[in-house]
Amino acid sequence: MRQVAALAGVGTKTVSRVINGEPNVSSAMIAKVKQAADSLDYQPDLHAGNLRRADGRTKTLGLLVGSVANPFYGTLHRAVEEAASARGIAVFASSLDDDPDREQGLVSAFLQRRVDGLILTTVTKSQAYLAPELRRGTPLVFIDREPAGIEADAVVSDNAAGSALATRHLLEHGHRRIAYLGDLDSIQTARERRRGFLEELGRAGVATRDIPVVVDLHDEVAANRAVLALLDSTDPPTALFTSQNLVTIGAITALRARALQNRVALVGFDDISLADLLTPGITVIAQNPQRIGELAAERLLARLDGDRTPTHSYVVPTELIARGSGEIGPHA
Amino acid sequence: MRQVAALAGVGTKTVSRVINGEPNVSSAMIAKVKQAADSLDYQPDLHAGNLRRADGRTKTLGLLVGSVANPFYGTLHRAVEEAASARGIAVFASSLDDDPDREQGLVSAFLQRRVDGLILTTVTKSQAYLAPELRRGTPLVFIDREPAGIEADAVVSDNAAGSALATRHLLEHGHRRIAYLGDLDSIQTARERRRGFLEELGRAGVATRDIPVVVDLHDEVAANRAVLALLDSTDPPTALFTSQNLVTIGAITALRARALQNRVALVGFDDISLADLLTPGITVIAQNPQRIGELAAERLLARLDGDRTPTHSYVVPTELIARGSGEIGPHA
DNA sequence: ATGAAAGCGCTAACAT
DNA sequence: ATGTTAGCGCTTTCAT
Repeated sequence: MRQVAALAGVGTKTVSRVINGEPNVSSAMIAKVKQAADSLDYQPDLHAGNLRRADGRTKTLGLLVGSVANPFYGTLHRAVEEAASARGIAVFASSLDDDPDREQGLVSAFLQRRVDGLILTTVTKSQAYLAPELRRGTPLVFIDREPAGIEADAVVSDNAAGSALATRHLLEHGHRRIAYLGDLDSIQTARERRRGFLEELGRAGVATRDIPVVVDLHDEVAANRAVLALLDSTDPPTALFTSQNLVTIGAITALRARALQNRVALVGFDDISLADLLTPGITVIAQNPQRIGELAAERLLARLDGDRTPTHSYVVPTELIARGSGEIGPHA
Repeated sequence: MRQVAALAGVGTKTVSRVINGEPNVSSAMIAKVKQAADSLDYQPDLHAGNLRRADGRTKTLGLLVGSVANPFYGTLHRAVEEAASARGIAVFASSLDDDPDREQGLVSAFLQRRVDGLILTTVTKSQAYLAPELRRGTPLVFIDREPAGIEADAVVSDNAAGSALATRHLLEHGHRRIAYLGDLDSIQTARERRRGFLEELGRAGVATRDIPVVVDLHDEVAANRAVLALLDSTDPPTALFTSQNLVTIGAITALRARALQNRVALVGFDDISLADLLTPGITVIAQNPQRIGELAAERLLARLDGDRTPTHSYVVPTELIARGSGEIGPHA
């Protein structure tokens, strides 16, 4: 900046004014400074400025998700980016991989880079460690799972209601013997989905005692194995409800292995790509990652703009998409 | 930092030494400072330090891709993140959306945040605008497409060879009338893929004159329409080669609309998820986004470590995955 | 082994 | 409308 000032023959503050588009600069000055800046390929240092600037904003925000390679989070990331870039805010994105230590390390790494705010899913038991930062005024918006040990905004899917919807759908198609296949019970959203399933059965007056409920399925292979065991049992279910993407895929391959894909109904939580091109098409409870990202970004930006209303958990509705597999009857 | 120093009753430089783990500090001092830092929830400001620090590294890098919502780039992003986080480097990620202005804006935004380096796909005609930055010592690694108007490292897929491979595969299964369905001809990789296709036909002595070559298909709908037109023509192709994901999907829906999915062969460039669960399974030329990300990060880090060897374009091989659709014969 | 002073690139506050 | 001085939070250099 000093070089630009020297070349243009002006004071550094004038350069600063031109760069930041502040008022009260003559157009001759503006032209002179801009030309000098261009010829030196000058790039202002945002962080140096923020050191002294009143609001201290870095125009940067951190996003912590399960994995940036997961299309669900990719879509969410995109929505956040969209809202952020409209305000000149850049986005750091990192993957947690269900590792609580990694979560803390990444949060710390972002804070050291002075992000203006954080949008994060969380895998730690408690997020109380974030309380000091929250008090300091850094806005936090939790996504996917609600925070524990701390009060902050959250944007989550309607897990229990979505599961209930899926369950009702299968009940309405005549099923009574519906198996539940769930993810790790240590995951809050997984428990919510199971709760929605069981409560809906209760409302319908179906005894849950004999209902097969398998949990702690975290990958395709485990899901495949669990479904095969169910199908091969003496009293196999007439319908399956799978609580997560990979479990759904494992179920599909298991059904096909027994040539039952057109005889046993299947509804999966979370949409899978090309589900409509499979035979049968896979009926799912679709989440809305784009909306989650949008809302989270909107809340974060509002907080940055001074919104001091009480924290709130926003629930984004899920949607049942019927494609065939969920509409198979019990006597097919 | 001053507060920490005051609370611990030491000089600021001692705090700095403790925080950065520099040698020559007594363990009593270390304990005292750490405790003071903890009790104040002190987070060092990385950027303030970098202002004066000799190497001026922000431990931050920028990644520019087509869209973070695209699973291909999600996987690539993940690989970059993996390599970066191992060295304490955070990653900015942004989406270009084929918008050259956006590219320049994002590059500038990253540079103002003083990223240590940039990994980027590019949609501008020339990247000469990056030359000053490159001279300044900021390492640049181009991915997906090679740079123009500037000399820098690049990591790309073997587009032409992959296309040739697909073409040979179809030729070997007896096809002579193979239609090519390509993306926008303004995209370098799209042209490369078409070149590979035509050259392989040439090598096989197949006259390309009567081969249907449709380009500028950028989405599923356009691809669907183009394939339907081909199938309905007087001399329909016995095989299709689609040069991109969305085009492949458009082709699948078109084949199904005419109930020809088991009679007309199909090979797609770029893998699509669940391709193996479709009927028939979709044969593809799979790229290796993980390897591209890994290599790009590796090169960038090497440059940061002082590697001054001449720039090079690394070519990541593609792979044919046979799943059924590409093995249909011409007389099915 | 520890600390004081200067300065990184910039903006705030106050001149002029 | 423009320039000057101080200082943001840190690291460097140089003393002690």
